[in-house]
Amino acid sequence: MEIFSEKQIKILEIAEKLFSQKGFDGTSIREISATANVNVAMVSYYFGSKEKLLESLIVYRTSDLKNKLETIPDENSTVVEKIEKFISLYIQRIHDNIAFHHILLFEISSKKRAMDFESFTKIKKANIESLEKIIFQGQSEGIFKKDINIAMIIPTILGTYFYFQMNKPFFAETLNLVSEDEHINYVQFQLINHIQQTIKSLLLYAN
Amino acid sequence: MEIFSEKQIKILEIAEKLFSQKGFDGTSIREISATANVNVAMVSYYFGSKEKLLESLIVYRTSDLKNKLETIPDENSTVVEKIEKFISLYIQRIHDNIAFHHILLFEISSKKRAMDFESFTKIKKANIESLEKIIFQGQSEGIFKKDINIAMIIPTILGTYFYFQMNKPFFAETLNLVSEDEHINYVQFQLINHIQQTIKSLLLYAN
DNA sequence: TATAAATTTAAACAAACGTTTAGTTTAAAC
DNA sequence: GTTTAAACTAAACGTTTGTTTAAATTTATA
Repeated sequence: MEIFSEKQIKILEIAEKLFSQKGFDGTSIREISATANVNVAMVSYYFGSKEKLLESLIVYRTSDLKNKLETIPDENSTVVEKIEKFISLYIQRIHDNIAFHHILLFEISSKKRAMDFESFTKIKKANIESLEKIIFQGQSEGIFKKDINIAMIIPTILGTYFYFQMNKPFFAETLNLVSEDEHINYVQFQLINHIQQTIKSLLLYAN
Repeated sequence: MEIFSEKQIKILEIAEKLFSQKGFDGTSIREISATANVNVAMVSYYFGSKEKLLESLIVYRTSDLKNKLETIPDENSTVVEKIEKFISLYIQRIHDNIAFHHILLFEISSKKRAMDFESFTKIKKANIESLEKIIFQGQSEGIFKKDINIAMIIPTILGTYFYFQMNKPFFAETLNLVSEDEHINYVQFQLINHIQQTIKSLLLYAN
C-alpha cells in the first residue's frame, strides 16, 4: 500500500529540497507549488497545512529509513571491520538523504515548532545500540580501550560529517573541490576514511 | 569608540537570541521589538532593515572575536599540552557565543540570503593555521603521525561539539542532564575531554 | 531659554503569507 | 450516458510581514 501518490511525492521532494536550502520559514507554499508545477491550493488539499506538509515529509522519509536498519553487527568479521563498516554505512545512508537530515537537524535545534521526532529518535537509539554492541565486543576481546565516552562517539562521527556538509562552500574553496562530483568523492574516500581512522584511534590500544 | 549604543546592543542581543532559537525567517521584527521593549520602527531606524540587523549582529560579534585570537601556539609547553589547550580554548570560546554561532552555521549553509562571511572566514583560517603550526611541530618532533588528514581535524573538533549542542534535548534525556548547569558542566568536563582524547589518539603514535 | 537634532511613537502602507472558497474539469462507478 | 466523487483551478480571504510616514517627545546645542 502506497501512502502518497506520485503528485504528493513530487510536492514532498520539492519541499524537501527547498526547506533544506532555505529553511522551513524561508520557503513559501507558493514557491513550492510553483517549482512543483502544481496549484497553490494543492498543498493544503493534500496535506492540510504547511506544517503538516513537513510532518508528512518526516513520515515519508522515516518509513524509508526503517527498512535499511540493522545489517551490520552479526557478521563474520573482526570488530575493527565492523566499526569501519558501521561508519561507512551510517554516513553513506545519511549522505544519500542529506537534504532531509539537514531539515531535521534544524528542526530539532529549533524552538519555533514542536514537532514529533519520536519515530526518528527510535531509529537513532537503535543505531547507537548497534554501535555499542560492537564496542562492547571489542572491549571484551581486549582490543578496545575501556575508558571511552561511548555516548560521544556518534556525535564525533556524525558531527564531523555534518560540519563538513554545512560548511560546504568553505571546504570547496580550501580543498579545491570544484564540481559536485569532487565533493561527493571527497566524502566517499577522504572524509569517511578520516572518521574511520579517528574512531579506530580512539578505540584501539595501539595503532 | 563604541559603534553601537546601549539600546542598539539591547536589540542586537535580543535578536541574536531569537534568531538562534527560531531562525532568521522564523523571527519577526515585531517579536524582536516587543521582547526588547522598543517600538517596531526602531529596528529600521537604527539598522535600516531586518537583513541589515543581521549584518550588524555579525559585525558586533566578529569585532568581539578578533581580540581574543592567537594566544596559544608560542607557549612554553609540550605539543600535547598545546593541542589540549587549543581544543579547550576553541570550544569554550564558541560555547560562550553559542547563540551567535548557531545563527552563523545556519546562514552559511543556507541559500536564502547572500551574506558576507569574509571577516569570519579570516578568523577561521587563522585558527586553522594556529592548529596546523602545533601539528607540524609535533610531527617534526616525531611525536605526531604524518598520515593525518589535517583539514578534517577542525570538523571533528567543532562538529562533535555542534552535533552535541544541536541535539541538546536528545542528549539531555540520554545522559540525564536535567538542569542547564548540568549541561554546561558536561560540555566543560566530559565533552571537551572526549574531543581532546579523540584528537590526541588520532595524532599520537601510541597512547 | 530658544533652536536644532535625534529619538520615539502610533498609524498606515503595500506586499507576501497560509488558507479557503466556489466553481470547473477529470475519472470512476453504475 | 448519467451520477458521483476526486482532482484541480483561479480568485479571494484575512493576517502577518517588513517598512515608511508624519507627528510628538526628548535631548543636545547655542
